[in-house]
Amino acid sequence: MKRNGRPIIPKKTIYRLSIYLRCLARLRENGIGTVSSEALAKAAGVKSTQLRKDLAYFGTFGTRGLGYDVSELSQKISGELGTAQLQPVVLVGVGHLGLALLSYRGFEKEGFEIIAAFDTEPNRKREKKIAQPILGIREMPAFVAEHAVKMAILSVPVAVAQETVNALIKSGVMGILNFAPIVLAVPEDVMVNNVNLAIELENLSYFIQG
Amino acid sequence: MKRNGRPIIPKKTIYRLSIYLRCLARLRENGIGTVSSEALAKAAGVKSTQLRKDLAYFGTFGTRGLGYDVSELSQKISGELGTAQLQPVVLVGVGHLGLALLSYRGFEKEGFEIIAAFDTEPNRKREKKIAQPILGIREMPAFVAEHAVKMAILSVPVAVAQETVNALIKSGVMGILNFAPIVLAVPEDVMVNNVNLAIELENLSYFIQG
DNA sequence: AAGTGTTTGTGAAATGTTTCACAAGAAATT
DNA sequence: AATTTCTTGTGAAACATTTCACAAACACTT
Ligand SMILES: NC(=O)c1ccc[n+]([C@@H]2O[C@H](COP(=O)([O-])OP(=O)(O)OC[C@H]3O[C@@H](n4cnc5c(N)ncnc54)[C@H](O)[C@@H]3O)[C@@H](O)[C@H]2O)c1
Ligand SMILES: NC(=O)c1ccc[n+]([C@@H]2O[C@H](COP(=O)([O-])OP(=O)(O)OC[C@H]3O[C@@H](n4cnc5c(N)ncnc54)[C@H](O)[C@@H]3O)[C@@H](O)[C@H]2O)c1
Repeated sequence: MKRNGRPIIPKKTIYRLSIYLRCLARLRENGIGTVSSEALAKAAGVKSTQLRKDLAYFGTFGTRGLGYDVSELSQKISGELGTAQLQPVVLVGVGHLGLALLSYRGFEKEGFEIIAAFDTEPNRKREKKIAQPILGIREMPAFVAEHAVKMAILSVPVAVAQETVNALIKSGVMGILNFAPIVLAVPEDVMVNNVNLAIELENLSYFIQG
Repeated sequence: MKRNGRPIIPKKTIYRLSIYLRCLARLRENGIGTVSSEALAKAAGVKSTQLRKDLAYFGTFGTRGLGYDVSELSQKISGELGTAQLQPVVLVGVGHLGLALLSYRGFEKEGFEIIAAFDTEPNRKREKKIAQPILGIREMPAFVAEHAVKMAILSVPVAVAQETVNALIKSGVMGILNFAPIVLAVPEDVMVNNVNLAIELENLSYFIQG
């Protein structure tokens, strides 16, 4: 199926590309140069036909009888996902959760950098020493515009989540990773990914009881 | 579609039930007694036909011309999801992230209680005062078995995630909420829900660039 | 250089999910 | 009591995703 030249790619395929990318990174660390769809699929926890179908949306870069070049495939997937170069991200709401995220050193490796955080109380004493600047929420619009930030992590209380997101969008943010347990209203061209831990637990609860 | 008496319910339907439940909770807080599929669907960010189809998997509890009774529907959904009574959960790995999760007071309201946490260094000085006991990882098997814990939150480093999950499963855990960015290998009857923030960001990255 | 074995890429089929269209049931109104 | 209005519940259709089955392409061996 196609629309304006490019095939329409299932959302789940995009998620799986990220998983493949991580599996490929491990292979590369172990000095492995080529991998078959069978082996990579197993590492990723999917069927090999699905992996091949997923990759086929973007072109053909395997070698029949041999498999895929690990480096080449990594690069290709990175390029498609838009993480080939480091993406600037801001975080809003430096509380319990925000602080944990800020002190996580794993994002850089994956192509993202939290370049600043914003809070209504930027100067409140916090337990941890953080590398990134914590600024007042009023400085957010100018900062986001100036640094052309397109993505934000939202870890503010539920009560202010919608207004905060409105402000972020107004400043030019197009993608939001939301931790507040609320359905945010956003324009069509803005994307929200929700991380709701209670829902994940509830989901587990359902499937383990049935 | 049916298998052994009960209809097969789409995975996504289960996720949406959780969302409906939260919207219903808000309605109840606002003293609203009945709600139409149209209104509830809007609050949940889905189409009303989808909401009705989702509910239809479990029976028929609406009143035509009127809508659904908020309390009754809440109870019914809670019952289906298995969160009608408080579920005990344990957390393994009390680091940056684990500590943030432990100090979060939102889970009880949603039907879950983290009753204990485990770490290789339970006595390390931590910044926050936590209500739950932090125990040595060696005490985990006995504790989990004794309290019939079926769900665990995993926030240990990647390097020890697989062995930790093996131990949890051995002790009787059936559902795991995993924060370590790795594909865990588990038996068929055990369920893993992964929360991978880098993948969520990557996903945003793809959709906002295209 | 020919033959053998392996693995990709891909239409077609199967399966799964969402949306449509509308009959049927209940409340509200006259 | 009859009529109108509203809203649910549900087969059928449309759409989306996964799996199957196998031809085509390449590597490796002899
Ligand atoms: N902590 C967790 O483990 C956890 C788990 C699931 C969901 N959540 C959700 O994540 C969000 C944050 O949780 P938390 O535990 O870190 O809460 P928190 O109260 O510790 O932190 C919230 C932070 O947001 C800041 N803030 C408040 N209003 C603001 C505004 N208008 N603009 C900018 N900053 C503002 C506060 O100063 C505070 O630092 C909440 O919506 C919560 O429901 C948290
Ligand atoms: N912090 C974040 O924001 C964040 C974001 C995304 C993913 N993650 C992932 O979550 C996990 C935890 O991250 P973190 O930042 O809290 O790490 P952390 O190093 O701060 O915490 C890990 C904790 O696990 C404990 N631990 C180590 N081995 C253990 C074992 N065998 N049994 C029990 N406990 C053990 C350590 O003592 C430590 O307290 C990691 O896998 C990380 O990749 C974290």
